[in-house]
Amino acid sequence: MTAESSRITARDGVRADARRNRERILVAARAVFAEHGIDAPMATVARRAGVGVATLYRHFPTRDALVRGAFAQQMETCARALTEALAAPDPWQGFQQLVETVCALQREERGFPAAFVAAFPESTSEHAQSRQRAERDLTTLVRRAQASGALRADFHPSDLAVVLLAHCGLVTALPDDGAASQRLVAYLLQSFRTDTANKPLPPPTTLTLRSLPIATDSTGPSRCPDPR
Amino acid sequence: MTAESSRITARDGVRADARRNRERILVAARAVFAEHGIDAPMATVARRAGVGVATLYRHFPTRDALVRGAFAQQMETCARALTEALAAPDPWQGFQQLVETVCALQREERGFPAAFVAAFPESTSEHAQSRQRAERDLTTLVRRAQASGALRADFHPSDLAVVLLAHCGLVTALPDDGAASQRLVAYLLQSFRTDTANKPLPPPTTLTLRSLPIATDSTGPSRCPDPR
DNA sequence: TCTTAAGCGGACGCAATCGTCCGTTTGGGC
DNA sequence: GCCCAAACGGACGATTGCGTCCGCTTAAGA
Repeated sequence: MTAESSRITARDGVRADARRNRERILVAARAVFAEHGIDAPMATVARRAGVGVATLYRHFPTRDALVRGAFAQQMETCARALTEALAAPDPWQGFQQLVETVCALQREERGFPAAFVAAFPESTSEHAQSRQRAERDLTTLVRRAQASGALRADFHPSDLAVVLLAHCGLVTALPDDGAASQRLVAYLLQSFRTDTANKPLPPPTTLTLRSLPIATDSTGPSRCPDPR
Repeated sequence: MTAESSRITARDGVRADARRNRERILVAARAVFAEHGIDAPMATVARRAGVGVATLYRHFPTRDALVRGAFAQQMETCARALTEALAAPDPWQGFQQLVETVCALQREERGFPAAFVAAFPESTSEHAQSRQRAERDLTTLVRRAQASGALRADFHPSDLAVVLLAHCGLVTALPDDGAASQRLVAYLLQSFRTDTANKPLPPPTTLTLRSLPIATDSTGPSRCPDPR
């Protein structure tokens, strides 16, 4: 989105320590969000970053701003993936790549899924238009894949949201090695194709129904009593 | 599970008002959990039930106990669905029915999905064995469906957990009319069949990517500022 | 009706998190 | 090296949720 976020060089009228702290905070936020979910206390992020709470709040006035800042890079990766998908020679390949890339991102960067879901309703001025563009591109991608005959005709662009949200839920619920996630993606992609040739799936989860490390709240791997 | 919960008759050594309050609390809990997620304050449940907090805690010492109590009926329905699925004449039909029943339950009883996920790791004495039995039955169901030739051979019983958790995530993220949920279930069921005849799907979600009423936390439909 | 113990409810103490205020430190221009 | 505005950090008051304690109420048996 905004290209400035990668300008870590110098002259932008911001003092060096401020810029340094901002980066530290973002790194810390990603780590903490991954460990305890995006509802983790702001103070925890601050401590992890080695800064005071006031500094944290100065850079990111709300938790929302922090979350958005922390995962801006991932969001950008998603946008890039979409562009690349549209550029792919084979429409189906592009479609598949997009789904797999975004899902891989969701499963690798813990905390991102929650942020991803939480970010949906946001209708900020700038983001609104980029979202609109994304939506248009997605529709194009779908139509192209359908025209090529590989994607079933009754697939609806909104189904992509369904897939992404369901996948979010899955990886949020069980932060395992990703076997379950890959399994789900493979199943879904197969059902989207017109010629479902029952291609081989990634190996199933080894987990039994009991032995799932799941917590009540958002992302945290377990009810840990605050490791302060 | 425990059959006593449905014994609302009389003689069980419990005073009438106590029994009445217990029921009121359960009703209130389901309502509140549906509205604000299972992390809603205990006091809110108490107020809704028209009882004091102490009474709430007396009946359900922990939030976990309350959640379990509130959705015991739904859990039982799940168990019954499994039994019925095994009794179905056509193995595939049974398999399909099970998935659809459980998913329908998840989408209809708001708050239940979160409870469902949260309940997984629990290894209580009594529940442990009933879970084990459920697991065995599920495996049987899968094997039978595979033997009949309708269910793909590489389907693994753990895939059922994958489906259920993903579906939980979806309905939790967007508490809409259920179109998305039905869509997902249909896609998945199709990819599980050996002869994927591209049968018609339920209609797609009408939602666009922006316009999703999603909150950061568990189940609540929106960031509502406490309607106390 | 009387008795009594089970049941009730709200006030209270405790803990966690939020977000701000304000005195102190420091980067970087001169 | 000096200066000052920008940046920092921690203490603090406010808010919210938890779970218990204790005096009052009431169901139900005699």
